[in-house]
Amino acid sequence: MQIPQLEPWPDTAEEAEAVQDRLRPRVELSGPTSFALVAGLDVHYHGTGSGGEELTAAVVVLDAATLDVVEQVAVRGKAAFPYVPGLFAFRELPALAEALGRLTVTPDLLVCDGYGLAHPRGFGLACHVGVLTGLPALGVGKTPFVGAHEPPAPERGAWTPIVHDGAVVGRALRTQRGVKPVYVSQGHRVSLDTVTEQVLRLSPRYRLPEPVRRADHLARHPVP
DNA sequence: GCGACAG
DNA sequence: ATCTTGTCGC
Repeated sequence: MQIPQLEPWPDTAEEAEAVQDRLRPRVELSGPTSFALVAGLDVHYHGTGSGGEELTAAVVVLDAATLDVVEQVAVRGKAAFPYVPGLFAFRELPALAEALGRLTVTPDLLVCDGYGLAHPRGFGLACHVGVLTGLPALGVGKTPFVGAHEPPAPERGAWTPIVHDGAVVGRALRTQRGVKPVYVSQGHRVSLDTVTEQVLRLSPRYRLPEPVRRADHLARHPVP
């Protein structure tokens, strides 16, 4: 698929935050409610410990109806920014963009490993990827980040709102009975209800949605 | 002011 | 994210 040119990459936290603030108004909070092709995005780090620079970015496209793999791409690269909570996207975006660019099909929804609107400046990785590609995107986090929430009921499908600065920015969603919830939020061109519905539908068996699990596996075990 | 802080 | 064994459960 075709992806827009990445702008000059920020060198400092101040520049990165300015980019987020400038792109933030481009986020759209409504859009399609069904999707034929769904892509999972993930990055695996390998190299120098906590200062690890080497990474592998993976994108796996699934048929949303059957959850069969349609196409997968893995690319090696380097982290493009130091790890700073809230500026996470600047680490992996270049590598993810290159992987997306090598796809021969265009996904209808991007499922990102991280947050979207539930972010200190309301512009997490899922928003950033969505705005850059113009595609609907959502974020799935494994641990709480910003905001407050109550634990959802133990049954699959139960959820509670995540409230930050007086606004609902996401949901803690139970994808499997008795298993820790995941934290979902809008990225781009999707409603929060659609985000919830899609993540639940894409997680028939495990805690994390199938596209993200597939991408995680590919990033860890690329086929040379 | 201090601590906490997606991956 | 990663460093790491065994253990419990399906």
